[in-house]
Amino acid sequence: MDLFVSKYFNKIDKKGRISLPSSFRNVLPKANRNEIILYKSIKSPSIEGCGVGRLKEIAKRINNLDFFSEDYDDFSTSIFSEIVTTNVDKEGRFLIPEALKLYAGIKTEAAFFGQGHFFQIWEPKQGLKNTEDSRKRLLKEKKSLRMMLTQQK
Amino acid sequence: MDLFVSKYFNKIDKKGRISLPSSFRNVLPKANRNEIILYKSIKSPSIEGCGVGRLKEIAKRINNLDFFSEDYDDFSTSIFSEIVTTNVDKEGRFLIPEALKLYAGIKTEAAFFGQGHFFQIWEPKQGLKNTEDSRKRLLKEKKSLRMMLTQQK
DNA sequence: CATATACCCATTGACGCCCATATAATCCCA
DNA sequence: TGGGATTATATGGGCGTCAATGGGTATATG
Repeated sequence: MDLFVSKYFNKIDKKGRISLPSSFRNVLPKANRNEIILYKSIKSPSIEGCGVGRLKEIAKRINNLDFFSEDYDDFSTSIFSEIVTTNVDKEGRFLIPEALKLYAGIKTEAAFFGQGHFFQIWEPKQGLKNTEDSRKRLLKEKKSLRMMLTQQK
Repeated sequence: MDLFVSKYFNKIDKKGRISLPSSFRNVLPKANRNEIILYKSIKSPSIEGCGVGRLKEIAKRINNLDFFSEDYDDFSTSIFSEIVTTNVDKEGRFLIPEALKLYAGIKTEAAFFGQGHFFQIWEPKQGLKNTEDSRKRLLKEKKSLRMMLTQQK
């Protein structure tokens, strides 16, 4: 499986370390399995994360913008300066930077939610509430959900 | 990681030295890891910096502008004639030339902002404000920022 | 000779690496 | 197929190393 799926609830220890779920670690390319990138989610009080390979793709896209335009700086600043890289130790743990923990309201525990090509880290209660809420929104349009689930390739 | 990412706030000591963030040092080619180039940003009151290898890339970009346009001369002059090279000492510190500190309003502390293939140095408060401003501009077009982050190859 | 800058050494706190344990999952063989 | 044994995962903690910062002194350069 090369996608981030399922959800996990892990603890932050005294040193601030938290385990990246084992199944998530296996999604990371064997080459850079000891480094992930984190950034504030744009649309929710959560942290998003993924392997460094994804960052390189983003870099390429930005590089294709007109270098002398204002957009270039806006994207470059909002993305590169907001992204942090963190090292995953041999036990599979990493540090969530203080600023990001603050943004997501995370203290002693965090919830990991697989999102396919990336994952989200939430304060557990907020994360669960968010899952409920988004499911409710989907059910309001039952039809579209049913279609999504039953549609054959 | 071979990109300048994240942001750092470091102090300038009595001798005028400031640490180039360790993660930035690692982006510099192992060969010329003790030398960086600095120049005034054209678009903001900040200093831009990168490894010496990046010079070629800058030249290329300027070359892509229309040679007979005013822009060409302006960019060419503004950038090339303003570039200074600085040495990074064994502890990873360097001196920001007086003229550049003045241009950016930097006094006792400076903020480093990763920008992918280069980085910016700001007076901390102005730098933070700039980040906010550019994020606001982008959020007006939520779709574009989201696309940049989530688009699949 | 005077000022600026490079080199060397020191300090402090944060982080990485290593080792340890408990619980859970998997295996393997009788 | 059952049950003990092996492996993996999440978690805890010691300790050495590195990064950021401070300062003394040699050296260069005008």
